[in-house]
Amino acid sequence: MSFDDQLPPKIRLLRAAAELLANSEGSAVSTRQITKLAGVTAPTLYHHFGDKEGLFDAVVSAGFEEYVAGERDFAPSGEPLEDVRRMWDNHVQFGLTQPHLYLVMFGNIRPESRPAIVADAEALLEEMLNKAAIAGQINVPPREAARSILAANVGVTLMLIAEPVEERNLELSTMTRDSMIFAVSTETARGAAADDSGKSSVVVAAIALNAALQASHSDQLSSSELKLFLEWLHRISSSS
Amino acid sequence: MSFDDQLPPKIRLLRAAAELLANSEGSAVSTRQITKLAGVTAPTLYHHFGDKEGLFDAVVSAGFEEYVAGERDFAPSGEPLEDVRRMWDNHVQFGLTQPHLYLVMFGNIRPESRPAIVADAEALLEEMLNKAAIAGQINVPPREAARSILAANVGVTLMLIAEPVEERNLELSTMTRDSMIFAVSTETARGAAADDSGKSSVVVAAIALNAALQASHSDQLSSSELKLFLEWLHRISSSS
DNA sequence: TAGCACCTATAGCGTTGCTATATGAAGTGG
DNA sequence: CCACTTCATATAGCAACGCTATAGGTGCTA
Repeated sequence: MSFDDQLPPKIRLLRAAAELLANSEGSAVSTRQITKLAGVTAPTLYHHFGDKEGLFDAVVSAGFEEYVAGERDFAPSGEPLEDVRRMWDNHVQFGLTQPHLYLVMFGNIRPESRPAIVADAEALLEEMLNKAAIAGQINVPPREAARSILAANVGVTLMLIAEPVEERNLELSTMTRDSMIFAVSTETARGAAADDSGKSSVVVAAIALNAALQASHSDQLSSSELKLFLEWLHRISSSS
Repeated sequence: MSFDDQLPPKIRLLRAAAELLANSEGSAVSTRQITKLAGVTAPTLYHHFGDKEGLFDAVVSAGFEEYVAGERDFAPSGEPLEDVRRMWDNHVQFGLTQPHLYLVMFGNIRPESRPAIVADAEALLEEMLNKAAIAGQINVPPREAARSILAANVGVTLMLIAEPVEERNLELSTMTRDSMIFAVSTETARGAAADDSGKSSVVVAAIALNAALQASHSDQLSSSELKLFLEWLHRISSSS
């Protein structure tokens, strides 16, 4: 019944919930199962976690630490987009090795209530994409790119989880991954910024933007705005 | 209470379930609600549909007809990939206008049991992509392309459903859609992009500069200047 | 020792999906 | 016309669910 009588109930609840979530094959996990395995009664659960979802969120946070650790642990390769690729793979891997945990984290969709985890995963991706943006490697704002890539990543992972194990084809993942990354990347040498992507900085980007703006009159700013904008740009680009 | 006393109970149950699914805002739909609205008692439901999921499946079959009708109805434009684009949009639209029905169809993920609907939707997409393949417009086998695109499509739709209505940004959809379609297509849209490479490089440079500025707090501009500068930058970088 | 905050248990509420059993209606063969 | 089966619906209730009002126990500080 109760396992680990030494530990405080809060932790026993967390472990029991995690264990049941990991081992439950398909069927749902009830609070009674959890409290019984933890050797605790119902009110204890609600005292510590508010409600069932609160407990699951807490379990997920722990699982998410693991997930994030996987996302962060590998040393940055210096190639941000390569790192994004690895984050994608890590995401899928996490979903396939811990499908039930993953489903609680990402699969528990209801209208107008998105899992707290999604925002975190999005932030992680955005952070990495920001590096790519600084290096002039993407042609979309990092936030939008992150949202888009994450949506596809989740979609692929859910698809793979839903498939029978023997039919799972990871090529679905790699293909979709590369499609998404390629689509937001400047990889195929489009602009000046992409040329000196290696040594990018505020200055390089400013110079590139300066050149690009003067080459093609953007109609996003009025002429007076543009004048001031260019002056600031000049100030920034001549700062080194 | 009971609505439509004339019709046979089986149909009343279907209609009641469909109506409740469509109107229930967030919360789950219980068999008691359904049977009450249908003016029928519980055993009737189980006699006709086996269990709750059987009833939902039946409702979904009907909803799916509607969905498929939407997918098929527009005349082929002669541009298969354009049709794929419309199928994507139709898919998202269906998900957003009937979120609960959609969640029953696509969101009810459990390990190794995929909703029957997914296979049908995949087949529909594949059919269209096959036309594109015949026209030499894609560089990936239609089946794999369909799976990949559908996964992203579902992921995006689930993301959008999970977001608060006022925050929903359909650009997430169009962006992901175009990324996926472009990635499988042989169309050299990148070359086409090079035509207005001036604007395009402005956007790239602006995105890079934006990211770089926020990463390294440049002291070349005062905070008020920087604020305005960033706003202009945003305006430029979010111009299509 | 008194008081207080924190933690846990007893017991039970209301709701859920589902069913054992019985009743009514409709057709069929003698 | 009457049994007899078959189908469809209702009565009543079970076990499990998430959750909670209330109270008792525990350890700390005054």
